[in-house]
Amino acid sequence: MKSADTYDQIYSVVLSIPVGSVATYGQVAEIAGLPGRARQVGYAMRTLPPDSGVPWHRVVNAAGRISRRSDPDGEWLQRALLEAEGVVFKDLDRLSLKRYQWDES
DNA sequence: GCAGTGACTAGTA
DNA sequence: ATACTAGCCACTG
Repeated sequence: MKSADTYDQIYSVVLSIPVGSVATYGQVAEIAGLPGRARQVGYAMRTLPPDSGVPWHRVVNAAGRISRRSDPDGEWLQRALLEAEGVVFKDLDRLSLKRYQWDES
């Protein structure tokens, strides 16, 4: 295994999130083999090109909210994409849907 | 190589 | 409920 696959691992995990479900940065990091490195997951999303095909909008913070980014427009964009996937929001920010359980069985 | 920065999280006040 | 702090570690200058 090459260490350079770290980002690919993160992308792979995000790609495995089913439609209508969301996961937290910490959860994605843990599954990707990077426990405690939630920040790196966020950084990987940031460096992610728009045409990568990775559903980055399905990744939210531990509070179930959309994290602030350098570009404030990204917040509404993520919410719009999630709503397009069928995810419902409660108070303009809070996710009404439960996080994906990631049950491997 | 060091210092600053950050799409995070958990704890404390 | 919000605000601040500390820990975490990769990327940039």
